[in-house]
Amino acid sequence: MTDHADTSGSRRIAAVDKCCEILDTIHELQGATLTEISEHLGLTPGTVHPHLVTLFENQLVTKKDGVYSPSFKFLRVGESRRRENVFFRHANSKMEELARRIDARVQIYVEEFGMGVCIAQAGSQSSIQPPDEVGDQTHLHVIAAGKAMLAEMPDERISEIVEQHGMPEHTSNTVVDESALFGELEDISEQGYAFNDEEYISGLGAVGSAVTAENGDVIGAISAAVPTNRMATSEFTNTVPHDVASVANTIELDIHVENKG
Amino acid sequence: MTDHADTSGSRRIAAVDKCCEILDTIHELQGATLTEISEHLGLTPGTVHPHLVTLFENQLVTKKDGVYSPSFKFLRVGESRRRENVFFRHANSKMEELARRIDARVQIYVEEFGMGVCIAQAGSQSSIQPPDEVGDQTHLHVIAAGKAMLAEMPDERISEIVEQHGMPEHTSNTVVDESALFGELEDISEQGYAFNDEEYISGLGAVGSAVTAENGDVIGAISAAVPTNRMATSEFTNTVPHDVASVANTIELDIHVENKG
DNA sequence: CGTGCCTGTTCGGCCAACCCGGACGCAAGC
DNA sequence: GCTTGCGTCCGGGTTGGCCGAACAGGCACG
Repeated sequence: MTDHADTSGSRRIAAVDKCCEILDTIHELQGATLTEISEHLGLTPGTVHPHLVTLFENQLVTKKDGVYSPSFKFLRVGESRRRENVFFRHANSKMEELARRIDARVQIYVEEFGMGVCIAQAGSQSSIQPPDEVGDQTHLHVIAAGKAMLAEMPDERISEIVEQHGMPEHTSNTVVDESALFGELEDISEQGYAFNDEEYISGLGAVGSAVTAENGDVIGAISAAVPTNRMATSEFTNTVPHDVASVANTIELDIHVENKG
Repeated sequence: MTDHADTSGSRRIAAVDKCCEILDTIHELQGATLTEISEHLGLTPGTVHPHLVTLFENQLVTKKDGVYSPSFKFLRVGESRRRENVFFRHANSKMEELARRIDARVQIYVEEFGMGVCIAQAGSQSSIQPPDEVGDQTHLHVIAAGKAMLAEMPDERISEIVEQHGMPEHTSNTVVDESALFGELEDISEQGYAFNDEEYISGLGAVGSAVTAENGDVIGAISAAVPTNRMATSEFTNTVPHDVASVANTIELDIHVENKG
C-alpha cells in the first residue's frame, strides 16, 4: 500500500528499501544533512533519523559536522569483491602490460544488473581522460567492451537488458535501434572484437573483446580507448584489435585452466 | 528484547540492523547461500530471504547460482567516496612520486570509527608485500601512519579509541600499554613523524607523518614501509623521515590553500 | 540580552509490517 | 521413485517502524 508500485510477487522489507534509498541519496548528493535527505525522499526527519543512527552504528555512514557520508566500508567491501573477482585477478597485470605496449587507455569491464561496470583501468592518463572511472556504471550498447559482452549473450538476455535499461543516445553515433544492435552484434561475435566509433563520447574511440566461461557465460571484457585522430590509422584498425583480442584470449585460457585445477 | 545489548538511548531500526548483518555475512564469507547466511546469523531462511530479495532489487547484492555476493555498487560508492576525499585528491600523485624517489611502499591512511583505513598505496610491489590493501582497517597503534594521526588528536579522543578498540598485540614489539603509547605520541608530535619498528608485522618497518586541518582535525597520514634490513640504514633513520614529513607538509599546505580559495 | 528561526533529536501511539513456523515446488542422488 | 536438501512462498500474531508533535540547542538578528 506504500508508494512502491511493484510489490507484486515477492515480499520486500520496506525498512530496508528506505535504508537503501537513504544510502543512494547521500551518495548522490555526495554527503547530505538530515533535512536534505528527508526532503529528497519526502520523509519526515523523525523517520530518517533512526535509520541514520542505525547505519552509523553499523559503520556504513559517517557523520561529520551534521553531514552524513558513505563510509569507507564501501571501499573495503568493494575492493574485496574486486580482488576476489576471477576476471580481475587474471586481467589486471595483462591490462597494464597491454596499456604500455600500445600506449592507450585500457579498461576492464564486467556486466552486472544489465549494465557495464569498469573494475580497473591502466595507461596513459596523459593522452586522454578516461570515459569511466573505476566502479562507474555504463550502458552496454555505448562502449566497445559492452558490445563485446552483449555479442556473447543469448538473444533473450539482450532483449531483456534493452527492455530494462533502454538504449539512450549519448552521441549522434550511438546505436539506438535494437535491430541494428543485433545486426552489429552478429559481426562482433564473428570477428571476436567490437569497435566504438564515438558512440559514447565525441572524440573517443575504442576496441573491446569479451572473455567467456566454458559454459558460455560472459565473464567480462577488456577494451582499449584512443582519441579520434588515432582511430583512422591502420595500426588501430588492424594491429590493436588483434592485440586486444589476443589478451582477452589469454585471460580466458588462464581462467579455464584455473577452473580445471 | 533482542540480542542487541546496547539499545539504550537511541532508537534503532531492527530490520536495518539485520540487513547490515546479512551484508557483513556475505562479505565475510565472500559469497554465501541462503542457508549459510541463515545459519551464520541464527535466523530462519524464511526471515533472511525477503531481506536478500530487497537487497538484490536495490542492487546491493548479486545472485549467481544461489550464491549471494556484494555487488560492485560497493566499489562504485567506495571509489566515489575516495575520489571526493580531500586528502586523497592532494596526496595521490605525491604518494606515487615519493614511492619512486625512495623506492619504498608508500600508503596513505585516514581515520574512521577509531581505526586506520588505507585508501591508496603506491610503489614497489616487488620488494615487499604491502601490510594493508586498499580499504583495509587496522588498529591505529600498530602502524606508523596511525601513530602519527593519534599524536595529533586530543588526549580524550585517544583514550576513547583505546577503550573502544583496545590495543591488541600483533608482534612482540607492539606497544600494548596505554601510558607507553601516550609517551611515544609526545615524541612523535614533537618530531613530526612516527616510526614503526616491526610492531605490526615482523620484518616490516615504516615511518609515517600526519596531515592536519587548520583547526587541528586530523585529515590523514602518509607512510613509507621498508623491509627490516633497510630499517637500520642511516638513509631510513635520517633521510626518509624528512622526505615523508616534507611530503605531508606539502599536502597539508595544498589543502589549506584550497580551503581558503 | 531576548527573540525568532532552523536543524537535529526525542517521544507517544497506532497500525502496518516483520518475523517465525510451516507447507510447497523442484532438483539431485544412492 | 522415494528421499533429502534447498530455495521459495504464505498465515498469523505481535513487535516495531512511521508520523505528528514537542523539545533542545545554536546562530543571527534586532
